[in-house]
Amino acid sequence: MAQPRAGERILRVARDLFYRQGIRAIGVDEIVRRAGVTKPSLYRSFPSKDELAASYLRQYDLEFWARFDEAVAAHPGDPRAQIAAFLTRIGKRTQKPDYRGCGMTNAAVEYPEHGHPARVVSEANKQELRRRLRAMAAAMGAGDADTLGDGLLLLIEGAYISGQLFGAGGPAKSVARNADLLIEASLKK
Amino acid sequence: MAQPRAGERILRVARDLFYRQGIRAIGVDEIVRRAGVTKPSLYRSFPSKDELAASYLRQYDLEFWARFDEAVAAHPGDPRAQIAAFLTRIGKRTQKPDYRGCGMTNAAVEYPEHGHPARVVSEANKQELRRRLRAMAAAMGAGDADTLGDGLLLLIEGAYISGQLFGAGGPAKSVARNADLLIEASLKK
DNA sequence: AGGTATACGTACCGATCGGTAACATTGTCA
DNA sequence: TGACAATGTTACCGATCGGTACGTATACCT
Repeated sequence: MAQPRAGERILRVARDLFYRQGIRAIGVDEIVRRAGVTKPSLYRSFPSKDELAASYLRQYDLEFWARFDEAVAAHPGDPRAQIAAFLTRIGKRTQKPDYRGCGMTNAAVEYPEHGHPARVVSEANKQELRRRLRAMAAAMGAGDADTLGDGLLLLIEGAYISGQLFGAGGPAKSVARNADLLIEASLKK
Repeated sequence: MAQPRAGERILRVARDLFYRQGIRAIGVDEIVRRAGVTKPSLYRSFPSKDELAASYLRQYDLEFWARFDEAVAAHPGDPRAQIAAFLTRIGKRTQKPDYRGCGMTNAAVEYPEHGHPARVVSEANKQELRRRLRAMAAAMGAGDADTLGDGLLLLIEGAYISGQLFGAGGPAKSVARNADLLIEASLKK
């Protein structure tokens, strides 16, 4: 095969379709059709559609932390600037025309059932994000670091959702500004 | 019929199933089965499943504003206390074991397609919520009322999502506290 | 060249999807 | 009683769902 391996093509196409239209909205037939492969190829690389969705999210997880760590690395030792950099970027992304929020968050909404493969990946990602935000809040010297960390998480999740609800010009564009105000207020006390 | 009208029973069951498990996850067969009616009855009361979903959300919209206005009415002329009351209640609800967030928000995530009947209702609700939050922020005398109103919306949406992602003990329980900090910071300048 | 393992395609499975046609039954009210 | 509207019943539609049995082609190694 000159083409990349079937499994990789499938994951690439699935990632795109799942993110843009939702996991439940996309059938395996459409995935294999757009990937130019056949269904048995999908089921040789992935044990089920649910596991394919989980694989999509695991890849999403990697890319998410790459973006996060990029913002962190840009401002060594300055957690407040790290947060600002990360949120500024999120704020910009939410203003793009076909922004669809966070694949992790969306998957958790689509699969409320506890223990679903996709949801497991999503929950783990969010738990880790919460942990890191709280740690950064503590590093900033916040009086109540856990509350500030959680507040930042709420703003971030709100930006993900509002971004896809309101489109360009929506409330998500102010996420960095609001986060900064919240940080300022939390450091003062 | 001794029972309430078929259409009402269907809507009641659909509302429960759609909210808890998601709209795409529930088939019309399950709705009519749980409602103790038959499929033709559903399609005599509702032109399609999508319209049934929209009806569910229109009812949700009514109940949402009832809760909102209740918090408003409890503190006449004091928008800051109104917000606090509303958010305190949201924060409590998110800590309940099988909390599933906001039906409006979830529907918008499930149906990204622009113009879908369910999404239309959801978007209208969120636009109005944004309008009112900004108005309340202005009434508080915030320097940048639109930014504060949007910040409150981000916190609220974040609470809806985090509530169903993290369950009890999650970040959503701090939504009222963080909103108050944000308001405080926004009034100072 | 031949063997072998791996990858792929054709064709199909039963179940469920949203939705409907045709007709029987019921309660209400004139 | 008779007409009407609402609900019930049964059976069905084509399309799509996730998933698989089974035969074929290709690449590599000896």
